[in-house]
Amino acid sequence: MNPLRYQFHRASFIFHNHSRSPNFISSTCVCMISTLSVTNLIQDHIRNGNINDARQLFDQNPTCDIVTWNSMITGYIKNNQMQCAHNLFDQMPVRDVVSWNTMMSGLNKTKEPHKLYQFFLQMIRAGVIPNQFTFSTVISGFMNAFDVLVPQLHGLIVHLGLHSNVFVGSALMRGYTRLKDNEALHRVFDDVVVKDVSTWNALVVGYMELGFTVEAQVAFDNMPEVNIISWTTLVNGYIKNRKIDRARSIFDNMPYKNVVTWTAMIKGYVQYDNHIDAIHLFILMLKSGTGPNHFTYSTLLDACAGCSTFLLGNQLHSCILKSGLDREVVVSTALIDMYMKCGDLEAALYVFECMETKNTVSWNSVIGGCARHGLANRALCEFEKMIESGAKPDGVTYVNLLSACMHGGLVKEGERHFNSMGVRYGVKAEMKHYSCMVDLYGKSGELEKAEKLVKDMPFEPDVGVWGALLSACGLHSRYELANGLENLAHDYPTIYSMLVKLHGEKGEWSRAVEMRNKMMETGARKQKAGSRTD
DNA sequence: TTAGGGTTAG
Repeated sequence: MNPLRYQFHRASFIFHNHSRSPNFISSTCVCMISTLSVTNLIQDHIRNGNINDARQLFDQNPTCDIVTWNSMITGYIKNNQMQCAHNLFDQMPVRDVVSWNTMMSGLNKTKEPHKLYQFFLQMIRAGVIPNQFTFSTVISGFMNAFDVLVPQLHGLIVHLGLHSNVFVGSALMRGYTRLKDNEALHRVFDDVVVKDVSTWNALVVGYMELGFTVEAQVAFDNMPEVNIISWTTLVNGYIKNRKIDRARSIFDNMPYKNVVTWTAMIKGYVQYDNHIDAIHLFILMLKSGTGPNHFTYSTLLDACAGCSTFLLGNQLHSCILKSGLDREVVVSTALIDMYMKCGDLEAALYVFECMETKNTVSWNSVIGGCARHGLANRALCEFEKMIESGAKPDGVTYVNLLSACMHGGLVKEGERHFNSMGVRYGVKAEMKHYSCMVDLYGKSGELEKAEKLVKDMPFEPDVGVWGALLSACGLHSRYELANGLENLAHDYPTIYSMLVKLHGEKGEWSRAVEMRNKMMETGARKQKAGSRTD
């Protein structure tokens, strides 16, 4: 701690523990007035975004009170300087509930649920009583990582009498939605005494997420007031529940629309592979005078990738460059994916090279694109560069990498990466990774290794894994192994289809017909052909 | 001095 600041706090301590003479009180009043004006000045600097000026004033005034300390921390958080906020928090001689809440709101903003959890525990251990601000921040920050704590926090909230707070209520409703607890969702809604539009929106979101579209619509119809977020929530809810026509009908009849609403509806079409309607709607959006943002462009590029419309994708690229939105990592990544899927590898790699900041998803797009274009060694090379850049690989990186090895017949490389993914990077091998490895072994003729891997898998293989093994049997005429898989076909009727093909290839027509009949008995149908299976 | 809703890429 700054020595001057330390001396002030020591003096302050002595003052509070001794009898106060009139002169001392009078000088303290002057001190308080000046502290107040310094606090106001510091807060003004923060409001105006002058964090350095605020800090300078703060350092020059060792008499700053806890409100000023908290304001400085808020300033750093608003300025995205979490480390500075943390340093100041550590230096505080005394911390109150606001100090803790402010730090936790910063950790919520930077999406660090584990650190947030540690802060919350430390705060409780320090004997600080959480308030309504604490719970609304903590519940929101725990989302996804510690959903299981929601009912426990709810208990604490009721104990402290904070359950009727409108912010706490909204946070709890979202927590219970995550936990798929419809009853608790409604109970919390009822507990909020003075509901606002956000409370009602949280109810509509909750019902929609849980699949109760009728209840969501009733809630929407009963809302005392609706805003554009309520409308967008409703449209989005119907999209998530696969009621795209209903969503469109509401969308068309909305009293007002903005870029978020348009993007949500466009995304709805893309989500269900209706790329043409998505593009038509985008044109209507432009005609309406609403300008696209980076969310819209990413969605549209996904539509272009979905139906391989290189021309439109290329035109969108020009618009993106004009708007300066190419600096958005999501937009650039969507561009890479679009070019890769439209067959222009060069353009994809060029966009990638131009990117100032790359994240795991961007690297995955390039590695996956190279793999799909048959450039196995390039994919492996990009992976090495990814590691050198400090980006952390995830499950998708390894699916792409193993798939590159599979296309290139690189068994040794595939084995090396498969064996090191958990140890080196903490990426747990999932079904899709086993599926890739079985495919890799299978296509390379190493059926024994493929079979052993399937037997040693830590979970039950799915139809993808069995399918990979079976197709390898066909490729390398290993009929005895394929026949051994027949007993699995009852659970995975697709296997019958593969066995029909296999026996047909071998000329065993009676067995082929037998498999076909069994397939018909199970009601299995041949999958409709298509370039996308997701 | 501290808190909450709708749209994005692999």
